[in-house]
Amino acid sequence: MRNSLYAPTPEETNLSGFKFFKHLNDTEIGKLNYDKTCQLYKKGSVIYREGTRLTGFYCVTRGILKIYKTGIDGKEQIIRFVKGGDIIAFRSLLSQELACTTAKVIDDAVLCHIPYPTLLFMLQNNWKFSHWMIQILCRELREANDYITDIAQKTVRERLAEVLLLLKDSFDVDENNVLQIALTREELANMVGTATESVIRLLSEFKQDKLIELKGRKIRFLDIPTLRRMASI
Amino acid sequence: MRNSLYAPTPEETNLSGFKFFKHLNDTEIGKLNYDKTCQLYKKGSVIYREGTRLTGFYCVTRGILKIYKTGIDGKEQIIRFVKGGDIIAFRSLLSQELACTTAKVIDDAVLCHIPYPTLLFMLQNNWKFSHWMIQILCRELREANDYITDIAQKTVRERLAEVLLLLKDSFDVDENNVLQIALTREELANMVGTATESVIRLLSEFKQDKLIELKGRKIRFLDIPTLRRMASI
DNA sequence: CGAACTGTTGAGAGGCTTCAAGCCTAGTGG
DNA sequence: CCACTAGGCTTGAAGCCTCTCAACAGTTCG
Repeated sequence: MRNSLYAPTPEETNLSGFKFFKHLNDTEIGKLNYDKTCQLYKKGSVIYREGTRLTGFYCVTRGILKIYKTGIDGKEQIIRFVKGGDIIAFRSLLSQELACTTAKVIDDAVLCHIPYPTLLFMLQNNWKFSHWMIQILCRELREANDYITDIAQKTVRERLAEVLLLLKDSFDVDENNVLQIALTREELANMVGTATESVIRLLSEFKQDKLIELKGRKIRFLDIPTLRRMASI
Repeated sequence: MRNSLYAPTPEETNLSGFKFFKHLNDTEIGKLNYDKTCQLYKKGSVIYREGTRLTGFYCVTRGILKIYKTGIDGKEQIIRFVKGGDIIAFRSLLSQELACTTAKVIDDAVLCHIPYPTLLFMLQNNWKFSHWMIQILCRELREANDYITDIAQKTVRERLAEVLLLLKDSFDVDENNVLQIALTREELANMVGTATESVIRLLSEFKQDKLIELKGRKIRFLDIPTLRRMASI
């Protein structure tokens, strides 16, 4: 279900704002722009699928995607959500393994594809970029390790509280403290690693305890300190 | 409880067998040997502790260590076990963060400390090494992601079966199929992310089901296919 | 030998999952 | 414009898995 609609406007495909590229010089940025291919993808589109070979990585300039693995009997485990400014697929690309996750659009998105050779060229010729890449990988590795400890030791309640706060940090809230990403209960469950019904029950508990307010998929934070304590972070 | 006993013999501190250094030339290996500091550490020694700043990374030439994080109320979550030929501490070092894990010796070990500047020098001047580093990090990141899916979706029984097989792959078995690493029940539990009692009960179940044989801390594999099926891998 | 640690077993409690049924909401087609 | 349908959401009940607590046996080591 790959859905390309139109070639996005230049403003939508500007890569200069990406922290990821902060160590590239003008020539290199030029090459990047020359080699990139940008497209708009509608909600539901799959950018790449678990088990396939990648030809490059993607810069997300707009929209929201979920990155997930398919576990036992097809249950999806969401690894993370990505938004404009994020980079995806470089991990499997660099280790030259098959993709170990699937990336699916959940809010119409614009993505720029950068071919593998271009990335390799930058890494090989720009030590600062290469060093930056290493640092990014190391940081992600720490986050993954942190998450392992969390998920192994915390209860579902604690993990849900943590996930809500994590989403708040990544996607921010509006002036009324309403979380700026709308997920289904199932997606929340797949992130926490639990059953949909459990998420529903816990969310209503949080609501009764005046920690959050619910209106459909909109979540409004009422008492962040208590949530933070509950998540034990 | 840092325990240095004696300067180990040259054979014990030979780094040329490390896959990690396979892309270094003779000059670079020479520098490595010049800059390294090797020591023997007794069981129980802590190489580095969570939250401290690292001055370099370590090559393990002999022995076994556990790498763990301290979670809620002091419960340790074992991230992995390392043995001769493995490298530790480079993740936090490269991201220039404080150590996020603790490394403790569980079988007398010889470790060589390589200062940070030496690593940085190699990375900066040897693209092949730097690229190799990136690939290692990417692979570890995939493993971490895999583990997250596992731990989030599998039951304790499945995870224990998986951990046993994982240990078998890392530490091998002798001619009688006896696992060549002896862990306490608590360490197994801290790896699986469960209570010690649960591990004990499940191990006896495995024993009753003729999947393994137990003699103290020695574990002998009897039926690996069934274990594998049980771990759903 | 005693202390400290490790391993084992039982009982009870509680968290979480699963199954089942029904409600709500949004989108579709007549 | 409205009924209909599908998918998401909610709630209840039952039961299992796992944890915790507690008591005790076995082991190791000074």
